[in-house]
Amino acid sequence: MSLQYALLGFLNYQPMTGYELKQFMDVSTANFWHAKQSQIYATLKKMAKMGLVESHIEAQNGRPDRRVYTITEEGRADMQNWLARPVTELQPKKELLLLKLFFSAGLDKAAILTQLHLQRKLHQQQAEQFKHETKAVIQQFAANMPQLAKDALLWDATRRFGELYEETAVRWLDETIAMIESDF
Amino acid sequence: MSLQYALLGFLNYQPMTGYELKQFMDVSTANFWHAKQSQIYATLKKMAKMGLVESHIEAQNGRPDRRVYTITEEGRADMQNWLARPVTELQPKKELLLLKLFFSAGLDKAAILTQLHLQRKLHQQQAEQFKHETKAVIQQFAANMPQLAKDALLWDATRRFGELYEETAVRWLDETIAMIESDF
DNA sequence: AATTGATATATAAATGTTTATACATTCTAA
DNA sequence: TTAGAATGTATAAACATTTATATATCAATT
Repeated sequence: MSLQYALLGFLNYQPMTGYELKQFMDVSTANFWHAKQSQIYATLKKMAKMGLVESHIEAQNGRPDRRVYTITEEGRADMQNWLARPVTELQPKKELLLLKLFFSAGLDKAAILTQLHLQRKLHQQQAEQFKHETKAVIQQFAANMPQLAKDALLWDATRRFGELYEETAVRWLDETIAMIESDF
Repeated sequence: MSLQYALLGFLNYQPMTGYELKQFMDVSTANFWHAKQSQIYATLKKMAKMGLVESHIEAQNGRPDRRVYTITEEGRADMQNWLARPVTELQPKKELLLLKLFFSAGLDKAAILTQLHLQRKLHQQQAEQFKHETKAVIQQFAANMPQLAKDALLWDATRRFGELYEETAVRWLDETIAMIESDF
């Protein structure tokens, strides 16, 4: 279960609630690892049972209590162990658009092209976001917390993958649109 | 449930058993949509209940009976409907390597570089396979069944995405390795 | 004055997916 | 000649993930 390690990774920076973990994920790892709020709460509970995290309640004025999770020594050890274990195989991907395209020979040309143009727009937008907004967020983070300079280098590497991936998707869509227009 | 449409897509070409569907998937869609044998059998059963496919038993000499599935008119309609429905959102990805890298600031340089070099080798091999073996399989298919020429164009487009994706991964790994070597 | 969005936690049910296992036969390679 | 791979179908259990729902408060907006 990899979500466990995403959560341990964040809790290794500082203690947090499930709600905060979701927010951190949404602005950082979501492009390569995401989770729903409900899954985060359920996984934290399981991790507490395994002794990887501990939690305590913090009362708040007016608002509901917060359950703050802290990583344990056992949790840190488990995380280090996971980090050191190399990824020895390629991960299988799922790409809905490719699945649809694979079986689309019966559709008419115009319908396929509409699909591809829509996708191009989406990937183009995502590419821009990685290049500008996401990049700025990481740079600001690195400037404000110089003790996390090494971390910021790695965060930016994951951002850069996203940028290259989206550019590749756009390039492939341009190629495929041209192919459909001329040969299909 | 997208697996359903992968199965309908194949059954739209010809009636098949669950075993044969698995084999077809493994040599064609597996790079962007895969499934375990057990999941295929379970999904076929559910599809039969929904009236999208029908099955009949074929006795064999020596070997166990084959349960051959055939797509129904309802199944064809469902498939066409799905094909025509555009994919209006980007699909969230999961990339285990990026998750690990994101939290790897505590690891030593050498350990990270070993990880990245291993990944580079895997992606390089996969890129070669798309460029040569996979390409040859599709070309041979297209040559043998000219009535599927349009289909083969789309199959090759999905193969080409795989090729570009793997090349991008290799390029990103080279960049990241260089960055770690100089700045980390 | 009422609605929406943000803050905050959580469960239930359904769905999707993997891993392990069982059974039975035939062909091929060590 | 014996083990393993390929052919073939299928279920159980576990694990992962999504969707829907419930509750409660505060701040800002309409």
